[in-house]
Amino acid sequence: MELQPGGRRARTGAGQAGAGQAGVRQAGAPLARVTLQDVADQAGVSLSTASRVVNEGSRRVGPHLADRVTKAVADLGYMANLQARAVATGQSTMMGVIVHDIADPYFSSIAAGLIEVSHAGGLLAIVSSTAAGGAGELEYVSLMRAQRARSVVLVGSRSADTAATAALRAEVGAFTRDGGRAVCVGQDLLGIDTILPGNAEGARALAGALVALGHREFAVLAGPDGLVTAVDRVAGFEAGLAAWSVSLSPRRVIHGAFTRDGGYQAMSAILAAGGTRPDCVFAVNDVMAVGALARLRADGLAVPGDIAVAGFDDITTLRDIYPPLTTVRLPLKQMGEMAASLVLQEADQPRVIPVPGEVILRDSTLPRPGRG
Amino acid sequence: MELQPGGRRARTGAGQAGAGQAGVRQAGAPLARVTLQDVADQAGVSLSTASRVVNEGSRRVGPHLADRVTKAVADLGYMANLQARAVATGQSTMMGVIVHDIADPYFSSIAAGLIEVSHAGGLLAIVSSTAAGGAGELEYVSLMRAQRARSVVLVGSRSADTAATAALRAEVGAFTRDGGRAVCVGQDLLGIDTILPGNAEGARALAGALVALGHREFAVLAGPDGLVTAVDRVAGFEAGLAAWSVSLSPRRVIHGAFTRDGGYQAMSAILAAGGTRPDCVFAVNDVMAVGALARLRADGLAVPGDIAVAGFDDITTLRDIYPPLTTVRLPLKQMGEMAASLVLQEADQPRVIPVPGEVILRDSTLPRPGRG
DNA sequence: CGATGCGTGGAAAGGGCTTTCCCAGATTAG
DNA sequence: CTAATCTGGGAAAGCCCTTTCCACGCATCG
Repeated sequence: MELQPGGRRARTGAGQAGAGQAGVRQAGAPLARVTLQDVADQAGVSLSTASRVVNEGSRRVGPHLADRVTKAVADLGYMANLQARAVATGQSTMMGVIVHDIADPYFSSIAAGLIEVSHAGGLLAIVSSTAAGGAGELEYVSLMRAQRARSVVLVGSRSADTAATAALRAEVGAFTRDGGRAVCVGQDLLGIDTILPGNAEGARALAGALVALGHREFAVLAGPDGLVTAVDRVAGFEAGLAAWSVSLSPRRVIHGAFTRDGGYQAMSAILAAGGTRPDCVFAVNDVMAVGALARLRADGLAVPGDIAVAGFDDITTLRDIYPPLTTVRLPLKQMGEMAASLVLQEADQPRVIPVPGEVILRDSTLPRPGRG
Repeated sequence: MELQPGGRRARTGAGQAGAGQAGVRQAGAPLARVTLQDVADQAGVSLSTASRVVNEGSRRVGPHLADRVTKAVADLGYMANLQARAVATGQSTMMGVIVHDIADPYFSSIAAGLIEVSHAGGLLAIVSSTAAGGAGELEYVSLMRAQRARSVVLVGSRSADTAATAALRAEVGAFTRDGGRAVCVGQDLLGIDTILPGNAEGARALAGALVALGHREFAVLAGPDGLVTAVDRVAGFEAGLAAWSVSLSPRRVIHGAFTRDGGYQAMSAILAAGGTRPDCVFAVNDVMAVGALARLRADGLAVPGDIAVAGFDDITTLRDIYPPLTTVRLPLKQMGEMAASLVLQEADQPRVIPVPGEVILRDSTLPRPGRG
């Protein structure tokens, strides 16, 4: 059963069980890797003819020979070597998907949509998970270039570090110049097709809604300040408050990781800061909001009784938490699907597709009694 | 900037901007896809020498020529074609990861561990998401065989349908016979290396713990009856109850999808069944438990006051839900890491690595007053 | 000092496929 | 009835690499 490394191995000829068939197999019958040449030999036709039958459509082959080839393929359990095909045609069907953290529901939802549509479109998704903002994205784009992937999708916030973004942009440029398609789900900073979630607008609308509910003293769990998504959401929220003449002290904007623990710690910092407790806390994503809720519960504070909490994203898995979380819904899975569509359509020049967020008011921000 | 399809294109020779460098690029300078031959030409050495320099270690090359090649690589922005290399060497670095639903945190956690370790081991993960139990897994294994992937990891419950499992086993057999490594995270039904979560044992221990807390009238939200994982968890739970002489009516075992909605509906069915309401509901995974909690809340039933709820998996994102959910913890990310390790180590014969679950008691199953 | 050995370079033979080119036979047109 | 066009088949040239295999120059050695 061991693989013989080099050289030509003896064929076992006909009479092998077809692959994919359930059933008995003689142990100890070494099965060499079967190539198209083997199929051609077995069918008694030339390599070219065999190739034409396998790639139906390239040119017609007489039904007689075609049948012989088809049978040989089945008998031998032949399976085309896609790598070799890719080399020969210069075309691959791979689509690289680069996300910041596949275990984060934000990314896995987008990835799910992406995988589904791209697979339907005949592309094979390669999902890579890499920390945000680091050199990982650049490395992966470069790897995709080496793999001659047909396309690459960068999912997640761009970095606020302009040098890093420029380097990534250059690498992506090299990729597209080699004929690949590149799409980003995030911000339009790479000069490629972009799915642009309405982070600022959504946060702005949320701020308005919260003010309308009677909240006045806000705090923000702001996420990493190196990520444009976080920055945009905070800025949008501030703008929304300003539009209603509600002020937000910079001391009440606490940065932290885009994670549950990041939210927990930022919430701690706000509680520890002293002064009057805020009415309402805006966590720039749902996962951080969950951390904040945990922190508040640890202090015995009721939500929304003592303090209101809002998030962003409307993560599916968190739609049933208690108290139900006010948030801004992004159609994550659809965003992945849209990105895949962009990949599949060629376009002359970069398109930017905005995706609006929708404010979803739930119990975690019930109106402040006596005000709203 | 368009890709010229066939034929040999004129080289722009030296003086091109190195790829990967940030900075200016002349628009309209068409950059042909640069091959190793171009590098060799530019450096004035043979193809073989260039290859040897690029694959450092294969054989020594004099420093003088080596430097020339290195410079040519940089100047031209050369990037090896990994597909061609794979064809030439017969070795690829791809690892196929097949999960049931990447948007499900159970799978995305495992995938995260898998991706991390495999990338560190020099493998490129290809994540495919496909519905459980269907023909998707089989198709994907076959695709991985066509891609000449080095290994494939099947994550998720095996199907209870023995015919489907046999077919999959045959396809996996074809894959390993071609020299690939196959690993399963689930049940040991494919004759390959397996990470085996202690589903039955964990559920059994959980049952014991719940009985010890004073619960007596149980119901089970049982998951799909076509998946071995669900079946095992239910069977383990029943066995645990039996060990404590607590009976469970089959009418109280309701099947449903492994999703939030599946849990919600199964819970509905139990509430609608009439008769005495159960003390405690065991949902075979956390996601279903969340659905059950939502359903109970919709009826105004308090957890654990009116009814206790337990889940399985200890999904990270759900560790902060309220009330905190009693569950059986599986080290999901580690399971992914272990699977990747199995992939990386060759082994003579299939290994089966059991992973015990740990019962985590939280508030959702607080003791029944006056009994426990 | 001729016979070994080694270190280094290149030519060439793969690896498994697609696709161009060419050719013989079968149709059709004029 | 010949010329012009299809057809379907095969040989062979590519695709972009890696890895023999071979050749050459030079230091070693008895």
